[in-house]
Amino acid sequence: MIINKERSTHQKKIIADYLQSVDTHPTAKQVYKAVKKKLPYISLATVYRVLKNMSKKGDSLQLSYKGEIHFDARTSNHLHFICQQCGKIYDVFVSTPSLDKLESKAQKFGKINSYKVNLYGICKKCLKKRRAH
Amino acid sequence: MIINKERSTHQKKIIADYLQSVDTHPTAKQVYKAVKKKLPYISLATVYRVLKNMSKKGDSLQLSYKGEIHFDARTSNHLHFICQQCGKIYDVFVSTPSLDKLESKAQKFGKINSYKVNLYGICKKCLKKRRAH
DNA sequence: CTTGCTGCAAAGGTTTTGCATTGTT
DNA sequence: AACAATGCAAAACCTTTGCAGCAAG
Repeated sequence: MIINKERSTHQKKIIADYLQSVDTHPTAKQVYKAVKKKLPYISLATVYRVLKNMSKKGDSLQLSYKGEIHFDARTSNHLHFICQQCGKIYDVFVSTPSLDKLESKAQKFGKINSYKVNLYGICKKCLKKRRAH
Repeated sequence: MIINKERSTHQKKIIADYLQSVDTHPTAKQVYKAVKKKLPYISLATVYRVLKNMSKKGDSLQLSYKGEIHFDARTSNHLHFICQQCGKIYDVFVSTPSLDKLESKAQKFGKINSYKVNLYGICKKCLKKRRAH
């Protein structure tokens, strides 16, 4: 039996901290850009590897929009509001007792592990821009 | 003022027909493969262009999973069950009166156009395979 | 020391785009 | 005849991977 011991590195720490600090959900490239301010020599490959590992361990969620993967370090079940104009993804915290009913109804398809609710629209910032125009 | 008149082509028709006929949600590549049986000389670029146009017009939805875009020609609000093993996406039609409440709660973020509920798990087929193994 | 992790560059995959040609209208 | 749509190939993306060197334990 082989046991891989994970090592704590500067890069991992800064990426995790960054994900915790933001309330939108950046793509790997956005994380890369942000983290580079603190670690100028970090590589994009490392960002991808760290994010992937976080997802595997359950420390982060991957959510997809328009073919790009976004990362979300909050693992509790919550909703997302996705702006169709600027692409930003916001967290929405509301209680969802009714969703448990959905789960039971959809069980005929297989075993359900989790669910995700996305709301699509135009965020306030983009609405303002439109009005200004 | 320039008005672009859309033309109806063989390619568009066959792609639309195909999307209507399936109940999972294929990627562009999968559409390409299927449509090629009827139109052997169609190009992948055309498939991408047609699918993109359909989305723009609202005739189709784009949903993303693991960095790939899947297409769904049903525009009514319904749920998706996504198999985390084989990647197939199934439609789930259940009434969701409770979701309307969510919409109103999330309106502080902006104007909401639509919502999407995804259930993640393992589909029956894959469950069977696992048991057999 | 050992070996997991990183940076770099190259490779792999999906999606988009430029352009000559085709086919609707 | 106009010009939107196509096919082809190249380009532009995003993401993964191989490998030598670095650094955490």
